[in-house]
Amino acid sequence: MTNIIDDLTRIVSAAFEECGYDKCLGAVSVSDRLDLCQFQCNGAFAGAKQYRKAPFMIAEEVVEKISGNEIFRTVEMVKPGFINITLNDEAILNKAKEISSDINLGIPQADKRETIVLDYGGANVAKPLHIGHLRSAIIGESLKRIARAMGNKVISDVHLGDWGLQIGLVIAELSERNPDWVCFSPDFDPDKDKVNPINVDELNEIYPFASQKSKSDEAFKEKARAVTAELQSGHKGYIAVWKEIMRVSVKDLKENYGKLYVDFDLWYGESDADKYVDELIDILNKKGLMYESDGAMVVDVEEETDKAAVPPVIIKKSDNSNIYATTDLATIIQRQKDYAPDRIWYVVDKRQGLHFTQVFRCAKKAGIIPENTELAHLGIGTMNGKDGKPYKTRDGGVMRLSDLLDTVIEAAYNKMSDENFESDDEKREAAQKVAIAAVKFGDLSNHITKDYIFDIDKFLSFEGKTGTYLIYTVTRINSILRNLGINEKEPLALSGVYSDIERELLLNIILSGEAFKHALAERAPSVICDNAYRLASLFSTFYHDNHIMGETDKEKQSTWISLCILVRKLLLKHLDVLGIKAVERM
RNA sequence: GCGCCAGUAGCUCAGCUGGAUAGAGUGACUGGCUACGAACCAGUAGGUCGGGGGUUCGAGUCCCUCCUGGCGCGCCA
Repeated sequence: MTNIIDDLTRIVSAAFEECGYDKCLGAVSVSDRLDLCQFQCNGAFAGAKQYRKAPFMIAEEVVEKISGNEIFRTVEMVKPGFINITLNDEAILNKAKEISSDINLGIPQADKRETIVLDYGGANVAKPLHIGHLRSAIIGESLKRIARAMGNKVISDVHLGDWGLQIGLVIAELSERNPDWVCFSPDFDPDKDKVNPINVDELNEIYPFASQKSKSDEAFKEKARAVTAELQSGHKGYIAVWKEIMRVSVKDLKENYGKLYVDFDLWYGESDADKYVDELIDILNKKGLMYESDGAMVVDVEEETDKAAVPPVIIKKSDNSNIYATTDLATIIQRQKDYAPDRIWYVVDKRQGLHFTQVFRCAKKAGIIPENTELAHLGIGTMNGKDGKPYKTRDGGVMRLSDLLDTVIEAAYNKMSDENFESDDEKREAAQKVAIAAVKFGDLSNHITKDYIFDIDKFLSFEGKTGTYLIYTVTRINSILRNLGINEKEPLALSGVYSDIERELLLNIILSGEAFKHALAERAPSVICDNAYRLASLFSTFYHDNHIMGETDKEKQSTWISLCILVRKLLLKHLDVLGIKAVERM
């Protein structure tokens, strides 16, 4: 199906053309003066410059051409040259009906199905998820769902940090704590010897400890570097303990991501790209791009238009071990071979911008990815505390993601009353979903690139523009449908528009597809959040003003019920792409 | 030092390629539960859009400049 903005743009563009003007002037947008009209076209202003004619004259000509169209209630020129359009109710209702019977609920589908690789894990092995991981996880998950909802093929990859210095730090520390472990013995044999099991809690504690230690203990830092280099060159004992770390850590990570309804198609890590490193080096050498500098092997990526110096990418460190640029480049080779994607998106902290600039340039220069494949770093902002600095717990540490979730779940549980539920299990489950909704919406409603203030009290209040509000709106609709014994599969009967608020609500419904379009183009889940909130908010007003169950006019009542069903479906769709689950009651 | 990003209501933030009266949430104040769920709804107050220039019929939006803050700038990720 077509969306209303496109329909209107087509009509107005044709009119511009008929009048002898550039049809591109006919772009129609939602009115920003809803008191005057529903839609507007400002093309006459641009046309005025182009054709040296007063804008109101152009607008008048265009209005003349389209005013006969029966879908308009009014089309008028307003000085100095606005074209104001208002649809008649029938046209709005027809569009709403189309949406209700469309399998995609009016969400525009891509003309060309694209393959997008989405890299949004950023989790490190041996490092528990903390609230710093929250953003990339849920933003990436949402972008994945938005792109899929619009008909694209998306492959998500957690891309674990499992091959760099951080893992060397962990192994080095383990070897100091457990020198007697068989895997640290020189005659370790992976076929015969069994690795000592590692406990997940110890693992989660050991990385911060080792990381801290390396800052003050130069010898230890050296050791960690050496371990990293040896691991990467295939040291049997280190590989064995690394595998054990991976096993324990990945299980823990899957559980934690699962709590957020975040899942990945691929659980690859930097280590999986290792087998492409030789190929990478080979290509770089053949093209003569790589040279030695201060003991490291580097590739220049400067461009003439650079305003500031862009340092070369380091491919091999001076100890011959790999750095994250190496694995990122090798991963691009891997992704190109496996999927030949149209786009690769990295949902990663924006502070890594320079790194990605270097990697992307190097990838294009080396030709490991086609020129027209988009490589984009969707840099995300930092979560700050109320003091404007990166969020810390009261004791100065980082807050574990699971602790945050538990706190919010507990608060949600306490807020709900028992009589709404059939069992405590149901209540527990609902509390979980409400909490996730609160946390996710709280994050996703912010612009992805912006730093934002993390305020736990805001999550716990469950009031205002929140995920809770959206779910709550759904439960109110559920309640009506339940009380009336309505099967939501019943065909909709939208017979008329009985109040202004319904008209506004219907307009928002038929414009929701635009929000999806915008959200994907801007890679901005916050656009979906805004639209969902507006939808819920308009429904709440409608709900408050009209008593659906008590309505005696049957035609009116069934229209309202249909509206409830449609809003519910659409809200659920919005929630779905945000990665939020609704509940039957709360 | 160089570069990037930001500065909009008390607070947290929207504002699409420049367009008609700059919007939400929250906080403050006021009103609304003997009607479908008040985690809600309605209303009031609150803004020289960091300062100053400029381009334009028109600037929160574009250009210049200054101020303030954040971040980045070769062997961490």
